[in-house]
Amino acid sequence: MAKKKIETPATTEEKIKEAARKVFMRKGFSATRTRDIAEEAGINLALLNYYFRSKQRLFEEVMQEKIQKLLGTLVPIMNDAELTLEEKIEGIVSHYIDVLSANPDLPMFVLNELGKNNFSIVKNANLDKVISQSSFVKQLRERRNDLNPVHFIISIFGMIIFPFVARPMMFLTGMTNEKSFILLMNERKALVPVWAKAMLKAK
Amino acid sequence: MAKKKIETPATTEEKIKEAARKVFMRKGFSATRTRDIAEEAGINLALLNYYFRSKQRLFEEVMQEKIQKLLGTLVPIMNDAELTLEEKIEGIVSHYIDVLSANPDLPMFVLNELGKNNFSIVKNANLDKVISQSSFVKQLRERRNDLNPVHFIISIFGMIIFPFVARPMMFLTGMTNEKSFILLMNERKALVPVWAKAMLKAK
DNA sequence: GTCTATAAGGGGATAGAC
DNA sequence: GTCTATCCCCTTATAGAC
Repeated sequence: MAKKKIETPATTEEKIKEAARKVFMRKGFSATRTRDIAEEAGINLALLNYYFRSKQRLFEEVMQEKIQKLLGTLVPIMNDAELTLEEKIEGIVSHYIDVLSANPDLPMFVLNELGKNNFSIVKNANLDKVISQSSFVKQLRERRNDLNPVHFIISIFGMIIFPFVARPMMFLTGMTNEKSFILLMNERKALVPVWAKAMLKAK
Repeated sequence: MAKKKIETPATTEEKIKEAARKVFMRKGFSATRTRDIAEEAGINLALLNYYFRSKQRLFEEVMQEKIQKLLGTLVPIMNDAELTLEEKIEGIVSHYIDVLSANPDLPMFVLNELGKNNFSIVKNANLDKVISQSSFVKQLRERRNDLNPVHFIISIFGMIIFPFVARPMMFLTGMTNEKSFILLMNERKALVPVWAKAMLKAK
């Protein structure tokens, strides 16, 4: 039975990066001190600069990974020629709820930092063209040529991602807690596709 | 013909606060330097501490306002006894899209900072109880007793708020630009209620 | 109330020993 | 490769003149 991650290869470099992922994700770039990362990694501050030259460079490596994790898996599903529109929707919803449940802070982190600095990775990916030429959007246009696909896409992703962005607020207000949040997100795997299909038919 | 804001009463205190709103909203608490605020306000750094004691206190005043702006107008609409469920949905959508269009950074700012620190204003508001006892939720339960209202509420707000949270990313990817974003949001005032109604009927 | 000057400390980065 | 000690700039906050 194969495991996804070996026990702890944990080179020093990887220990620092892992600590950086944790601290940056929780506090964001500005509020993070390199000293926090060093402590979390159980190493000395100097080593951080030895391996990564600067806070900025370390951050960019982490950020790149996280952008990839958030956006990189989208296009393959949208272009899977085997799947109907409904199946793609189910796939996207299910996949993203799984990914985000395992990384609840991911969307807040990426979307927030993306708003503060320009990351060329995103700009150069030409996501707009890739998406608008995707099989998903073609199927969507065939089904509803009166509907701007952007509206539909934003709405589906709003239903998927927004709960995670609003999660701290939901905890604070008592609308939910850690345990029931997980249950809610699991329920949404079935619910959101049902609603998406209803939206496709609505005039 | 009455104007909403008088030209510029602009006491020094208000100039500082206005500058603080601007800078904090754009950069967040940690990345904001009091020097930035002082410069933006056209005053000296010392005056900031004279009027507000510390960066933290100034931030809390701004934050309180912003939380109020984002959450404070919700409950009145949800409890308006005159309105049907459908009318409430239309009212919420239309109201929030107007507010957020005038303050596009508001949701990212509030949700992000809320995740970093605990603001007692939010905790003490008992939003969960107020909402769950609202006329809106009662009507929702009557219509669909098989549906957890939280799912519906998250989804509607996802469709309303998520575009604003994802706005920087949408600009970066070229999915939209400042001008077409405004048009999109206006279209959504009609579209989201239509979809919400379809969701209410979907089984 | 508003300014200039400065104290006090935080935080990123490096020198240099081991 | 890893550590300790330190540099030095940046930032918040205050003292004190006007």
